[in-house]
Amino acid sequence: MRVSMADVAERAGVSAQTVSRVANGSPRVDPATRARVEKAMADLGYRMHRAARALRTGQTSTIGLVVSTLASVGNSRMLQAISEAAAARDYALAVVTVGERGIRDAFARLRSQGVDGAVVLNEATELARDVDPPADLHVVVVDSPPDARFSIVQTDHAAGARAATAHLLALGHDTVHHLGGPRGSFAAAERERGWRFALADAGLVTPEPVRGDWTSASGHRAVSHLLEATAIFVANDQMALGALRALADAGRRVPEDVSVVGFDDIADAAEFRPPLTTVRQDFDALGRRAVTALVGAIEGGEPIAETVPASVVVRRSTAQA
Amino acid sequence: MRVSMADVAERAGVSAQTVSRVANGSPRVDPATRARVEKAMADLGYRMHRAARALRTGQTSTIGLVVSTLASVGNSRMLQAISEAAAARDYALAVVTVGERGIRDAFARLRSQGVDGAVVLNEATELARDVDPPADLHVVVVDSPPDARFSIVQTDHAAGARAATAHLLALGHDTVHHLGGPRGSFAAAERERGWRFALADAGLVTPEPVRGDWTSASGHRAVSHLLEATAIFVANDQMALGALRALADAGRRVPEDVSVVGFDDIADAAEFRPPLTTVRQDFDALGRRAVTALVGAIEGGEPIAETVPASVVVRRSTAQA
DNA sequence: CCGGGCCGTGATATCGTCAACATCGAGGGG
DNA sequence: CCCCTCGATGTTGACGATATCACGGCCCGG
Repeated sequence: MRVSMADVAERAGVSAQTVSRVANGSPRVDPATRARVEKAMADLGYRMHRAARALRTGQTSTIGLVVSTLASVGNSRMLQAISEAAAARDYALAVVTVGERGIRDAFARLRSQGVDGAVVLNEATELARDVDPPADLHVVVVDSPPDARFSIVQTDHAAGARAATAHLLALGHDTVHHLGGPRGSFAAAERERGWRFALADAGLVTPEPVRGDWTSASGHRAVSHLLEATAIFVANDQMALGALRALADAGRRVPEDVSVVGFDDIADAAEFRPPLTTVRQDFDALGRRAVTALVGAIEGGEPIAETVPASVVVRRSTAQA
Repeated sequence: MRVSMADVAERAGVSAQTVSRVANGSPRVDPATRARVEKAMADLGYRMHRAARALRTGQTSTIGLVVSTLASVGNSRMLQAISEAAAARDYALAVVTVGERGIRDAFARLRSQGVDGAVVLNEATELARDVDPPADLHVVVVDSPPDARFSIVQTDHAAGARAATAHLLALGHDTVHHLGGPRGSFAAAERERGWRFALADAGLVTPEPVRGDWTSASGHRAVSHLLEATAIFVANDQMALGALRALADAGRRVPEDVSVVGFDDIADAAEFRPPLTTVRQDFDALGRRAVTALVGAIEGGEPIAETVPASVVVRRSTAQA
């Protein structure tokens, strides 16, 4: 039924070990033998049995993805990018969601699946604080405070936020208010930091930020505290969507009365009313680099930290004060 | 280093086979022995080596997910639901995206990973037409025309679309135009069918539908052909977002001049301007049922077909004609 | 002309688990 | 009181791949 190396070996008139060497691209094989084996593999439709190899080598050629939620567009896009990058390197991708049992349990599940390493897409800074990633598991965390135990790949949230705020100030606004993400989120903290930085640069006092939970509904609610603002930097596009509606309901015109900037540049942002000026994150690059870093670590490299730039995309939600 | 059944067996003073029996819930184990083994497992932090089990049994306890894109909110939410349902049944989840190499290649990759079955989330009806799912792989397809080779789980798109259209007609509109999804999509075809059905019910001629590709940008573009309409049923919420902006730009007020209904009820739909009346799909139920059907098939059941209802959620984008 | 090293290849043992069969003891019926 | 049955447990081998060592032949330097 299933074709094993022994079957291929028999047909090619060699030993199973030689088939193994061909399958793994060992240089110590005579070209003629290699050709014969490759033909036999093709004839029989041989495919490696990953479980057998995993048992013997202890390596599964599988990377895990720990993700807290896929409700955010960013995580979904990263998942897709990671999946493609992993496939390109012939790694399988196992996805686990962080459920009620917490991130420890998620790691335990990945461990029992025998993944060689894991990418963590987790909103909370929980990992760095509470969880010792298993020492024998290579980990890459996306958007995390510095930590020597694992590699880090992140968007330059602070620089993006700073540029967004500077853009608003350059339009002549007296100050810029902030509708931030939830406490405990690294990305939210960084974006807030960038905003504060830009205001400090301009010698302005920072108004008290208002916080949401990344959802459009929370963005809507938060606006009740921001009705005096003429410029708002919102920490993500979905909250900006809710904010735009709330502002419209309150009779504030965007961009005539208030300018709004978001963060992420999700695909729909260009179709908001008005089309949203926002900060673009390169989710694809982030995902690809996470996989590169992880595979590097698995194959013996050192943990690294990488930052991907973010840039302001100007649309029609911002105007002169 | 790694804890095997033999280690647990030694500590509990039994044979490895007995540990195996405990781990697999065999009834032929003395309760006292079972307790001793369980304690030993806990003490040592034993976790099964899935690769070894897979090698022996030929089953990986892994299900695959074939997904064309995660750009659509629906697919992302289903992925999350599927991941949780799989974890609850102690199945691992391997995700592959359908890349440039097509769905055949995606199946080949899953096959080499040795998954026991796969859930297919594929926009196109390609699968049914072109691809013979490997006979030894159990498959559940979400939103597919009937096919005896695999199980099918689907939203009742037609009924949802019909209800949405009926809702608009009940408001006194003379007819309802349709901004549909792309050709080749089963869901799009079903939604269009439901819309036609409702118009036929009312004895109306069906206007020519306009098509987009599910993106908000395509929804925006399509509206140029719909400026005369007073009621539009849009095949998904993201296209509705683009349509709302295009209508506003054209000076058409929603809902005073035009009523708009979407499909999906994505989280942001309630924050569109105006909040969108739409048809709610229960993505979580869909994902859970897909896993249930797949596990059933793996464990020896017959292919099934299930339909999940969809219901109209009335918000503020629809009004009396 | 001989010894050592290298190249291509083969033989063997092993990873952790579980199916199949073997064993052992207790209890019940005749 | 013996034998049979059955329940609980142990023993053995195999799944498919590969690490490791072993082997025979060739080339080269001395």
